[in-house]
Amino acid sequence: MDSMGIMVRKQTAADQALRLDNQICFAVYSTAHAFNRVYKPLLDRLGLTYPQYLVMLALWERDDVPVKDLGERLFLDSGTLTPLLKRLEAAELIRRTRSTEDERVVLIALTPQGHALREKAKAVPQSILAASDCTVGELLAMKDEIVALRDRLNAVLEE
Amino acid sequence: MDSMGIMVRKQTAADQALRLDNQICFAVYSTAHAFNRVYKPLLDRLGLTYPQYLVMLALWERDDVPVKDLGERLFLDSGTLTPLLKRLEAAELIRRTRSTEDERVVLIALTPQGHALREKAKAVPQSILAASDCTVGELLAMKDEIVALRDRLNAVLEE
DNA sequence: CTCAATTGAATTGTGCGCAATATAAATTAT
DNA sequence: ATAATTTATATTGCGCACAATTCAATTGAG
Repeated sequence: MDSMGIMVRKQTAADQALRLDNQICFAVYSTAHAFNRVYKPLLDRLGLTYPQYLVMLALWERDDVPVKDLGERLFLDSGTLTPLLKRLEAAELIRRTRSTEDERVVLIALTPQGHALREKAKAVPQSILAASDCTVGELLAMKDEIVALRDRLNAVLEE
Repeated sequence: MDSMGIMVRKQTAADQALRLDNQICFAVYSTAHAFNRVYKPLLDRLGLTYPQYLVMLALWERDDVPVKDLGERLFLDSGTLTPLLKRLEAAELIRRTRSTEDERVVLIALTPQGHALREKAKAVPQSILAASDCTVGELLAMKDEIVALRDRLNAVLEE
């Protein structure tokens, strides 16, 4: 009966690992969607989707950068960024220009409207903080843990 | 000069809030993508995408359930689930049948192949644990924090 | 200098994710 | 019993995400 007892415990451990509620990946996945839904009404007022908002955040920190640079900062590739950037260009928030030094490079620069939108965006983090119902300190601590996890996962992907 | 000094500090706080590196939402967003990329090669062997894997996890816990039930457990709506479930049906992992009691309801049940896939899936959480380079305890603690955050965000959405 | 290899962006195709709408079945209110 | 409302699923359309491919520009090896 001992061997059977052991088998039962082993099976239980494997079963537990496959439970949705025990998966940190599902926790992260479903939280990302929850954030997206909380952001939506706020970003609608800015005329941005959530990924577009991330691109704008990156550009407000540093613009006049190649698509590649943006992709590295956001962990996105050209297949995602090219059409997204074309939509931001159509909205006249950015300009896309070929670099003269290296014709392969497309430089992304903010337009005056793109810069101006930053003022309206300043209200957003405050609203999110309120929705999260956490202190800034708690959120920053969690953020650091999650980023550390992300970086370890990304490290595995680079072999 | 005092009023100016205060203004500068206020601006700095708002600027900090808009920095990509300070946004927990971006941490969660980019970690979700990192998970997706780590899962991809593992799930390719099972013939599943990551969202399909989540659906299978849910069904392995309890099947013969309405689409609605699945949607509530995964925080997804019919617009996402209907086509995804049709693909799982085409792969013969599930069956979709109208309930006889309530014709509006579509019940999702696992096929024998769908049940069988669970055995192959048991290796997955182990690989993810290794990639995350954390102890089980650390991951579970983080998971609980993230889930708590998700639930607070979702609570705001229900007013 | 030349040609192969590499690089940066764009394109194509598939699969989410969700808002908005549609439709049919069930519930309720009168 | 009939009409109005609600519920469960499906459909359409748009915008990511990403793998795979293409193409032009640049770099590098001989």
